Amino acid sequence: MQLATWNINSLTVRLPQVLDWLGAHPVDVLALQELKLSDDKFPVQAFADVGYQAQWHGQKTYNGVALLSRSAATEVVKNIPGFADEQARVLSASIAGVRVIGAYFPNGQAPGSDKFAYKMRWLDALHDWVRSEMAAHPHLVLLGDYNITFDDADVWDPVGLVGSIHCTDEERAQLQRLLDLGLHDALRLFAPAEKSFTWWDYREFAFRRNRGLRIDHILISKALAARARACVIDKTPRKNERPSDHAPVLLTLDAVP
DNA sequence: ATGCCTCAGCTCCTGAGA
Repeated sequence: MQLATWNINSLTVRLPQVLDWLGAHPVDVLALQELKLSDDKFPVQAFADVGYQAQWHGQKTYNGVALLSRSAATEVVKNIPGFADEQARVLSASIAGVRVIGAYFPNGQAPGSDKFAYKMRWLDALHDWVRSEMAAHPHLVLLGDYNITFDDADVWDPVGLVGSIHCTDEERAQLQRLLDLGLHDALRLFAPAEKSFTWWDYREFAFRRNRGLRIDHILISKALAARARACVIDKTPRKNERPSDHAPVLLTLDAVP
């Protein structure tokens, strides 16, 4: 079984690249973030034509998440129950025996800002939602654009970016709280190379210079960690002519019975 | 230079991203 996550920064612009990528990587589940389109514009038929069912939770202009899958998605939940939110950021479903939570974490803009405060409230709510979901579903994966680095190894310039957004102690403490629920950082189960990033700024040739951050993650429960066989970042789509600023992350698991 | 790209939309600029 393979699952992947990809922030595609506008599904309207990136749909051909997503279809191409699925052709080369016929994963069982692909979580998408930053659809940037309203629900009525979701290209459900284009995915059906290449063998994928879809669940989506979008809004005009900003945010928006989807789960593409080869098999049926059940128990679909949009956003975080009990957390009133105008922003479409979370989509959960059970697929092939795995509880999948796809999420587009808030950016936070800058420490001390209103958006940072919203990010912290949202992270509190997510934590409680994931905890309850883990109690009900031992085989659980939380994947998406976290907009948080685990530590300095995830940062191209940890000295220059110390304390900046995605790198603050407060954000990293929230990420640690998710791990403390019993989740495991799938990429680091497999000793990734140094400077393994998932996002690079569009400016200043950041990708070519590998000036990036690792902010897209796949966290898996203990039962799934025992079945994990590989986790990789696919930098290939970042080399496309009109790329997303994020690269997909891909997890391979032994099948869940 | 709180900019440098890219995207959406109240589109010839601004807000937001990270």
